[in-house]
Amino acid sequence: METVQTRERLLQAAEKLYAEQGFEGTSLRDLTSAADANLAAVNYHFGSKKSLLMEMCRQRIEPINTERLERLEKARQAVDPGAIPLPAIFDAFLRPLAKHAQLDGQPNLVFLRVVGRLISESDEILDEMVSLFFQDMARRFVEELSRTLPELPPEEIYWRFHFAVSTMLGSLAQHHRLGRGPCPIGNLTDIDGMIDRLRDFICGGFLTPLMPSKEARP
Amino acid sequence: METVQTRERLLQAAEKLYAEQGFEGTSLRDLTSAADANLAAVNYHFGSKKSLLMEMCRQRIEPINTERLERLEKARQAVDPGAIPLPAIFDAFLRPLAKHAQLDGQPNLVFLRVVGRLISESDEILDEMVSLFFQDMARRFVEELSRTLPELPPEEIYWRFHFAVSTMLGSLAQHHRLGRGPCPIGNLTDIDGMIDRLRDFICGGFLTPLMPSKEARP
DNA sequence: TTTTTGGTCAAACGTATGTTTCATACGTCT
DNA sequence: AGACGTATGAAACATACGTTTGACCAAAAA
Repeated sequence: METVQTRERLLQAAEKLYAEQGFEGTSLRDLTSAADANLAAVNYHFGSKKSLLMEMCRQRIEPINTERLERLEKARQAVDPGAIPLPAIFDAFLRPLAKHAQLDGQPNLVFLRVVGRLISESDEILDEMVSLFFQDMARRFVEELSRTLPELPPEEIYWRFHFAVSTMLGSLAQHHRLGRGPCPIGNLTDIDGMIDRLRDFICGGFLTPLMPSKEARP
Repeated sequence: METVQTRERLLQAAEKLYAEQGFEGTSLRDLTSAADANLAAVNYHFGSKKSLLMEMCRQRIEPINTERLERLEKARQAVDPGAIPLPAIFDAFLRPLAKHAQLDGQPNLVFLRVVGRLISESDEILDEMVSLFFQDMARRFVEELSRTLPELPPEEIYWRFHFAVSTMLGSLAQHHRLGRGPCPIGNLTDIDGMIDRLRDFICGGFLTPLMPSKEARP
């Protein structure tokens, strides 16, 4: 049996620990212990702690984004030059998360938590990630959303897409908290079921009627 | 002119800096410099860095929660023993954020960002906050949601409330990012306008039809 | 065999952190 | 005036952090 390379073990440990404790909350000493590696290994293989994070995210996000765009393209061709149904757009956006949210072949949300965590840590890092991994793909989705909902002004599309992304990230980051407290939720590992619910919620939000909204504010 | 007490200056500086840099990203030296106070002042007045955070959040959150419950109670009495309209429930939940999101009398989202940031920092702290400031109030809202949407199974109510809270926190935490990138959004300081949009989006999500959802998954 | 290369290791470096200490000043009460 | 509780000040403390160093080792290249 081949021994897993140190580099790979570091990536795996990083994913697990960043999900549990956040980026800044995980020290290189924690990380290298968990990976059965020497403290210097991170800087040797990746150059810095931050580069390890970026590489780990890149390996996860790029396949997800590729599949997102493939699904969106397929949906486009199925209706061209018409409009893609809203649920299909968000299915393309959300479903790849489920497919790639795995650890050791098992459904696992740890990576999604990493992303959720990054939302509030170092703006500097997140800015870099947004422009590297998110911006171009998001533009394509906004384009299709505008075509599907031509009666919505662009600014309204942006707002709702912002809400949709926030819902996705926020609920994924807090998913582990769902079972606790007064809210018994059944199967937390049924990721596809969760994606179904998430997609339906977001579609509902997107289809909410455009209100004058000014007069009825209590 | 009265000199503001050190304790108050620390609370104000904490709110500002935690919003900008997060809790763990703000050192006591940053904080006490910004507050024109001695390094030892935080531990003298609050006991620890964490206690300062808790006290700052308490001062902000408690008035918000009080007003939330007042508004919900008023809405209840207006329809008793009927069901409160969904938008009124979420207006009670969201509108107080706008009223109390102020700094120096000006509309300001910094505190909301603090909460958003805490989502992904130290689980330990957030657990404490949830049970101190959130759990009881959330239960009341879930109760009214169930009464307004009796056809939705409880588990579905929990899921959607989870999504709703995630949308609120996620979009507030990332609000400052809205103007950037390819999505020009107009007035970022119109907090009431944002709350309107947020409420409408969440109501739309909550009212989404209950799907069998199993067969149509691509 | 000798040299080189890629990788691991223990140890140290420099810095930053939250917290504590102790001396000092200021006000209030006896 | 003197004693006392409250607050501030400069400095030190004890860790913890990311990073760097230089020795060591094994296998491939010369």
